[in-house]
Amino acid sequence: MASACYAMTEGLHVMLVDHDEQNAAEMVDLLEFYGYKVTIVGTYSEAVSMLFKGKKNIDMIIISVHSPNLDSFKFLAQAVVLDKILLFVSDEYNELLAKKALKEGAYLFVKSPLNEKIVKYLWQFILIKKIQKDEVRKESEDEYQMNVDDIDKDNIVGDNEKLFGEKNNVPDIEEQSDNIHEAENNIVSNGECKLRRKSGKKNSKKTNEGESQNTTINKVVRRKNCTKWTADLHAKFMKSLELLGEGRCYPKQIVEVMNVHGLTRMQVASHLQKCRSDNWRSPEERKYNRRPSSNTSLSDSQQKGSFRKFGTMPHFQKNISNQAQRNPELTELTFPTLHTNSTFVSGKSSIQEPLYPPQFHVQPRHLNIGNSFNNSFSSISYNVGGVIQQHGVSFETLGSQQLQGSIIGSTNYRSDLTLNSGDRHTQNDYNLNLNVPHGTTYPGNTMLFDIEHIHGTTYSK
DNA sequence: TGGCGTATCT
DNA sequence: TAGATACGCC
Repeated sequence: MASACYAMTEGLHVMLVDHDEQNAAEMVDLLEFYGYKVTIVGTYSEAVSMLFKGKKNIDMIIISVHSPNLDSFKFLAQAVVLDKILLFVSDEYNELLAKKALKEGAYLFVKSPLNEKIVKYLWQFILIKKIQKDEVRKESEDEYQMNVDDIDKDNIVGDNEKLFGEKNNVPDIEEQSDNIHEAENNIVSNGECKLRRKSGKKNSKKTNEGESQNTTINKVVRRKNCTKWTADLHAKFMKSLELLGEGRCYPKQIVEVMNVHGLTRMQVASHLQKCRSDNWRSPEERKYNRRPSSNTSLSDSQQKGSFRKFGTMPHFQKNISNQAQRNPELTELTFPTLHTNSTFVSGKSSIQEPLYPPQFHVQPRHLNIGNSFNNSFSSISYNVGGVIQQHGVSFETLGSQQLQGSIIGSTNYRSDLTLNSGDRHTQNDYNLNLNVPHGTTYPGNTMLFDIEHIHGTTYSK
């Protein structure tokens, strides 16, 4: 019986994406039987919309695919970018498909119908992720505290109560986190923006006159450390725009999709403004290639005066073509070329050569610990992905301890653990590959698939 | 009230 | 010029 697990699944929210109502109903029954709260969504667009709105706190997404196609993998990529645990359940099974799904960031690829023996233990993925997030948060808070201590030591700003306005009084964790990442490579403090004395002209608008006399003279606004929009960071920004799509490029969404620790909505909004007003060139590119004096590269919003376009994104190829038509001179400008390794190479651009080719590569398992700026789209991550092939070898000879030992003992990132490497084509066989990052440990030292139970459990309560 | 885009500041 | 902040609008 599975009763021991119900406490763990209680309150966990699963989004089931399946356009087949009957199939979805069966899966919902199964999931609810094991205590998961389920939201059924019929289409990818609906699912994406729901995820981006963020009104429901989804712990896990199960995408039920009846004929895997580009859309399903596109949705997978979006879910991964939003840092969701995603299970790929497919009518069709083959190793290539499974590998592709895992490579794109799925945690598990299984052949439908979803097996209750797997459902029973899905909560473990969620728990692992939660623990890792808590660790990251704790780490950030610790570093934040260290920063606060440093500020106090330096006596730079003195008593916050006296010097700061209400809003700036106690910076929240997010606002402080740029300090946290000062040491990180992608966001770099240039040291010039740390403290600024505000002119007070505008600031006095929101204070009464008596206050303004004092505050405009004495108020030192602690200006945030400048965020350096490096090529990598900008590339990530552009990828996010690409994923979000036209009309959905709002700063808040971008921040979420970028998933860069410490990066704030305001910073993204500011960058977005710059990009919109500077033809979507990367900061690096702007540096090496000044904008021509003509106003041909003004953004739409600038050209159209007060007309506000919300959530707009660049039209890569189209953008150039249109502008080139308007002003052939632009075709001689240099544009950055985005490569899959997220580095920019300047080169001559032509009409045929797109500005920021809209190719994106979403690295799987992007819950970052440590240097998130460097690794958000690189390989350091802390999820567990796996393949359970339902035509493999039987589990029963391997106990959980053996599995546990293998996982903990794994020292290579994404080392594959294959259980029972015998004949994988006999009925009722399973092959479990777990992708485990270097040095990861799991709660209670276990990432537990209770294999005996999986093998032996019947679907009953 | 929060989030957006734009204007302005440093 | 880049990035942060102010501000009005929705």
